[in-house]
Amino acid sequence: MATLKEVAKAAGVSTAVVSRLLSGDKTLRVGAATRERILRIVEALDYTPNIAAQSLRLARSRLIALIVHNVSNPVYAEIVSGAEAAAAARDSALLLGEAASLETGSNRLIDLIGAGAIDGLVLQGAGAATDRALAKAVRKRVRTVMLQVETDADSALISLPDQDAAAIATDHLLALGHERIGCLATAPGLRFSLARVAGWRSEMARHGLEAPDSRLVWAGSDLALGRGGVKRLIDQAPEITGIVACNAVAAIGALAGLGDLEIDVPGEVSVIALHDFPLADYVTPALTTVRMPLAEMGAAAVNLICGDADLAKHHVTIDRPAPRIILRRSTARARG
Amino acid sequence: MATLKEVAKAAGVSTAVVSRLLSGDKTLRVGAATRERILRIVEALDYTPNIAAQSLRLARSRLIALIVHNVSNPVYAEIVSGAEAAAAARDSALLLGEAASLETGSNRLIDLIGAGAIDGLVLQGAGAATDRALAKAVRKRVRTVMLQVETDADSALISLPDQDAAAIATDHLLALGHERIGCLATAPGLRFSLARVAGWRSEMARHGLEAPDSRLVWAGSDLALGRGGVKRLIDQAPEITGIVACNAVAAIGALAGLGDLEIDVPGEVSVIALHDFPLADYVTPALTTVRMPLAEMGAAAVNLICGDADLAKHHVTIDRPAPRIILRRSTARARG
DNA sequence: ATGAAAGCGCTAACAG
DNA sequence: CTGTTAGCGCTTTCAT
Repeated sequence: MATLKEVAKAAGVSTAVVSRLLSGDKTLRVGAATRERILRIVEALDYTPNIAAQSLRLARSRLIALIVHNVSNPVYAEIVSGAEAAAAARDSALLLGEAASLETGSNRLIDLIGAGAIDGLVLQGAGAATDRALAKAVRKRVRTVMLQVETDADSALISLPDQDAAAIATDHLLALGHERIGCLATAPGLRFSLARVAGWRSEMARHGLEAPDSRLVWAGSDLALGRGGVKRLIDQAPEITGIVACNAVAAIGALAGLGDLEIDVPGEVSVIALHDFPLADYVTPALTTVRMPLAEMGAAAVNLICGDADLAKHHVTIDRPAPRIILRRSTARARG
Repeated sequence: MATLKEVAKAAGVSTAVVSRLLSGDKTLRVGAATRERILRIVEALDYTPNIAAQSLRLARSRLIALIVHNVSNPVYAEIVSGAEAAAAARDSALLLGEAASLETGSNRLIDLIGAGAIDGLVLQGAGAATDRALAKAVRKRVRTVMLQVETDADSALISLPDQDAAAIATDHLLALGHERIGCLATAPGLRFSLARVAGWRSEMARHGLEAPDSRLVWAGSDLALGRGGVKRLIDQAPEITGIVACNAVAAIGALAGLGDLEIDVPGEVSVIALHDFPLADYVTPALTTVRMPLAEMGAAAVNLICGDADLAKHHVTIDRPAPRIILRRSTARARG
């Protein structure tokens, strides 16, 4: 592996010239012949700067860490995808961590964070791994942005238009003539969960309709929780004819749960969900959703880190593109 | 950010002692009092070694890069998940790259590879980004392992028991009394695609049945290709009563394609697919699959890199756990 | 039982 | 126009 020194020697110049030439230093004045020669040698020796030395010197690594709950969840995968693309566009690389594997013992990624070896950290909120990473990051003043769940730290918070999206979903059901609408919520206590429920509640209220607690169930964001949750919901509120599901993966679980109960969708109950992903079009009935800018959220997080905005108390909502309904088959006009 | 030097000064010892103490050097003999004092200071100053300096010195980074086509594909997501977990267990961190974002121009991840700044590289085969990464890796002698598709480089190849799995799938259909069985294959020309088709062919042959080219369609690994592919297949071979789909995502597309054609599954045609993921249980009809060790493949790749086996011409097949049928509703006994 | 010092490869300030 | 030099923070050998 060729070093700067070797290149310099071979070209008969000093390392400084080569370094500045290669990094495109404007103030460097070098003869065309010398420049040519150096470049040729760089090529011939297949020289590439040593990254460790470079980041040691520059005190930055162009490495960004992203910690998510679980890549296999299609909703989270889309966030990862957006973040990765943005990182690439910003000429940074993405370190990926999944919550589960970070919980235990020593971990290189957590160490990197703790050592301030990364330029920024993006955390999908809530969870022990997250907290641990966050604690380390805060101590080392690593630029951190939280997705969807705030903390008391100096980190930025990026959220989705949760309340709007839930209102849009509710409104869709309302427009179809439904009046008794339940809400299958995500995990209790989290900012985005509350916002979505608030969207449902306020839209119901705006139409002078009830949104009692009996028509609300806190579930989660996976298939099993959706399946179980919807059964509790139907049990508590058998009168409902429409459901706003706060997470599309859970909604697919809910479709199955309703199937278990022999309730026809959308014949007896309409279901609309927040978030969208390709497979939502391939379940039966195809799931009507409200698409939210997930990839954009991942990208925005990375861009925020790469920018130089002060992250403390910085709170952005990603509203472009705006949430929009993807009309499919799981919602229908209310009967009678 | 505290440095070694600061810790050493505060403890009134040299940096060497602190360094060796912290890295658990067995040959170091320190007085218990000194040791205590140093440790306390490390704690108080919240010292963590500078990673860049460390990797500069040690010439290794405990960073492993993984390049996949697309994290949003649930099959690939599972590979990523397995790799991430293994990396964490090996105290390494995972750099994730998606093919699409690596195609264009300069890219940090590709640079890191080209600079030999990572300890290893795992590549999901076939694609321009892959080739570029590979070329760089080869030049810098980065330990590389290919997933599913071989190259002529000095990299290891990890594959799945593709042929077996396809044979198991075919056999399942055969056992249900199907005799005219088609194959919806993945992208043409790739090792694993060929192996799966070979599994179908050989199992048919073993039972003295035909597997003509008219009953084979090369499609791909996503929803749209599966949907389109199955229509071509039915068009070419309307007589088939069973389909071995070489990829479960494509198979879900195929289910939709068969729906478009108003062909009942499994009433008229049974479908069994290779690979499994949670949502396969939630489509209609729930997809019968042959599960393959995807996460294990990702993990094996990372473990291979972390180990010290010679990777040249190293070819392993991940056969634990062995492929096994997940029986659901998309396959049924042949009529008559 | 502990310290001094040489580098790892690079960049940037300064000096010609 | 180009070279010298002083570190960045760490590990490790060799002295003491």
